[in-house]
Amino acid sequence: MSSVQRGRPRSEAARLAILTATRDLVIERGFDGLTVTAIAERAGTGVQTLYRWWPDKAAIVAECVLENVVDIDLITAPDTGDAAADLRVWIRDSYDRLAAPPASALFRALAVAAAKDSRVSARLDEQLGAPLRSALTTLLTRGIAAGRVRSTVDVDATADVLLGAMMIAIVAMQQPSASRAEAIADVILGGLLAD
Amino acid sequence: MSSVQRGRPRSEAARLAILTATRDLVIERGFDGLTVTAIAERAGTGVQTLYRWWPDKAAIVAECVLENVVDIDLITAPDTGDAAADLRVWIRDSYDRLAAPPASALFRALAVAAAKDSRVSARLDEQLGAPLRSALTTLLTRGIAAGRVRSTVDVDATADVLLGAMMIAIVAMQQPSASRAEAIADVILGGLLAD
Amino acid sequence: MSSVQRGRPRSEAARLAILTATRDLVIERGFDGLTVTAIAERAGTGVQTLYRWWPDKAAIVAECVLENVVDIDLITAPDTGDAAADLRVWIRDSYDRLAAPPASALFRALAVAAAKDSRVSARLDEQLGAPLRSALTTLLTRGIAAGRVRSTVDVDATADVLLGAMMIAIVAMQQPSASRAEAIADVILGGLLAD
Amino acid sequence: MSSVQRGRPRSEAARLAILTATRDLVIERGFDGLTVTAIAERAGTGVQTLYRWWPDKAAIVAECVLENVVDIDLITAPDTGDAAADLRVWIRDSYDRLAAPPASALFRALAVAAAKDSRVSARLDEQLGAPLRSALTTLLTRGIAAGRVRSTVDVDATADVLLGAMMIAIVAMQQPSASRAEAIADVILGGLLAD
DNA sequence: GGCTAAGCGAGACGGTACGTCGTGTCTTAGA
DNA sequence: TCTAAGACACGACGTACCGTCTCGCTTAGCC
Repeated sequence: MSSVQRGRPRSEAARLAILTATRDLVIERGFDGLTVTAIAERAGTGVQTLYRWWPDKAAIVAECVLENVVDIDLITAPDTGDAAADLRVWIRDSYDRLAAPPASALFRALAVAAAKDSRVSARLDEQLGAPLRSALTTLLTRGIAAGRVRSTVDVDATADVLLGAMMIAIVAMQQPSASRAEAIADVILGGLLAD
Repeated sequence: MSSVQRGRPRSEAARLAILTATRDLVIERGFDGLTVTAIAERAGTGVQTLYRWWPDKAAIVAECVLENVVDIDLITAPDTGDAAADLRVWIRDSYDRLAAPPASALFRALAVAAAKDSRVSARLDEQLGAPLRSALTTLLTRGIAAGRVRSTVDVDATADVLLGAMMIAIVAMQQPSASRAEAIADVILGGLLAD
Repeated sequence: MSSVQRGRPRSEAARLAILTATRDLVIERGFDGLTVTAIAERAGTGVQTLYRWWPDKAAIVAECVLENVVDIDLITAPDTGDAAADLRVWIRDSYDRLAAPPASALFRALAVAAAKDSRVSARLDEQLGAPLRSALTTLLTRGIAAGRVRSTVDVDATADVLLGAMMIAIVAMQQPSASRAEAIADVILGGLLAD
Repeated sequence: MSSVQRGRPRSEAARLAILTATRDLVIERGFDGLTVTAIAERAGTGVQTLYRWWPDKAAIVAECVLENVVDIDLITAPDTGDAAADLRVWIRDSYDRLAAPPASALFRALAVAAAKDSRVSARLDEQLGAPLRSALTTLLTRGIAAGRVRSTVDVDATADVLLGAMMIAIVAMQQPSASRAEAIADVILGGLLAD
């Protein structure tokens, strides 16, 4: 299918240097303080190398963040046998890891990029939203089978609520605390209504 | 204290034209496609008139959006006597009005502005977050009194969850549907766990 | 005819600073070592101000050189009564002043610009060639009337020969010497053929 | 002394293709519109092959032009017995062939290359200037011997005047005409002064 | 009516980032 | 060892936008 390899191959070193530089600069200065020239300088590459492989700054940030955040495979659901506890733990862990520094700074930049650029938005959904929904589906299915979770629950709506809670913490630059994580898990798990 | 009014008074017509032009342009092109020059041109004013009354572009967008979005006094909580129904209706309405076009486009721009300017962020919290929290507090207090809402509910966490759900819809540029609004209200009200 | 003056008027200071900076930089580094950014920096202006008033680097150099070179109104023909002597003096003077530093460096840059850009070439002809031809016409006409100059002489061809001799000295970066100026005047005045 | 020839031999086809492509592109687009990548593409070679055999773009242009222009052995002086006529014919011919298209475009590019690169400048003098001066010396010497040329004539000054006249035509992108060639020959041969 | 003060539309200004282009070097696979 | 292909570092280019400035003019209150 693929024709023979011709010409100098893409430099993996440059690719990594660019993503690393982007990560550091995003943490230091945020998405708007970020400059393609600054990325290239810190990465020790030319600007053109950035534009050869990514269409713009937003795409670099998207790739950088989604690689760094999602690599911490916090997405996989625990399975201790207690479906309700698994759910609570997973919600709390996801919240903690996404909403706490330094991931929060990266995620904040990604949110800005997504708000500006619908391609980033789509990619965010594919590479973060989808895995989260998938893990959540697993947990909810398991919980429903065990009779611990309401069978009428809507997975997508739940994922929105969960991701949204994180996003608010991240965008508002709240210091995430254990109690806030707990409270959010409480709300999502237990709802507002009395039994 | 304030000296007598001297010189030519501020043109209210210009002020309105600027805010209107900003709203239209934000909807057409988003925060990043927005240009101070374009605002001035469409409003039929000079650029300086913008900077005489607002510190920068973000502030104009903030004022424009918060006036347009919040003035639709969707914040006030309904009071039909049925606390649980009031809560559900209010959640659904808030979601619909903030997350659906054209408000979603305005709100998305505001989110970007807030992410890059902490003054906008503070103002967003004061003029949108606080009223929402306040209305939610009213509704929850009323619900707890009526025994329909769990007394252990955390208002701030709930507000985060609710606002976050909207934010996700806005940033992800989802087309919000009635069923999604309903599902989100379900999750927030009922939680995930079986009774 | 001209409508009322609107908006901030063009800054004459900036214009002069740009032309001065260009002149200095051309002398220092030549046409190719010249950078629009460097011009702007030394002039203390923004790059955009250059592009607002000139289409490109070549045009700036053209204006700068033609203002600096032609202002030295060496173009005016002397009139001592002795037409042949006037002609010789004028040829030698023109050669000396155009081919000697620092004018030679400016003129060399202009030659490069003209070779690259036909608009500069046209302008060079209008603003330097034409006045030279005009002065030469005066001198030749006077000389013919006095019976000192051949009546069949072609002014344009003579101007080409004269300007060309200068240009060669300039482009080849010859050190112009009095004897070379004299020799060239000899050739042009006396021709090659024996009487 | 020289070791045995090892490895793949230099491709003469590539060399010719490069020079041909350069010539065509110079005529089409001039020195500045010329791109090493474009040369390589049209020649069907890689860029590196250019840089393996020439130090830079200017050198390629120099070689290309000096091969194409000078090979047309217009330099050799005619010898019909009539020294004055020989001189006139040679001046006219030299002017025509150097200043008329397509040679003028090539020569114009060479002038630009020479202005930015002293090696090209030196090579231009060696490969074009020197032969011209040499031919001129022959003609003048012959003419002086025949009593047709003034014995006080300065060869270098004459060469400057002649080359300069061409240069002006080339740089000013004049359409050279037969009458202009004639007129220039007249000026150089006869001078301005009346007998 | 004249005077002073401030707002207004227009648009030039200094500055910064962008994304593109061209040069000359480099690193592949293959001849 | 040369070749075509093409990625690379570097750096100039010309454009876009921001927020400031300077014009002439307008609109008010006060003498």
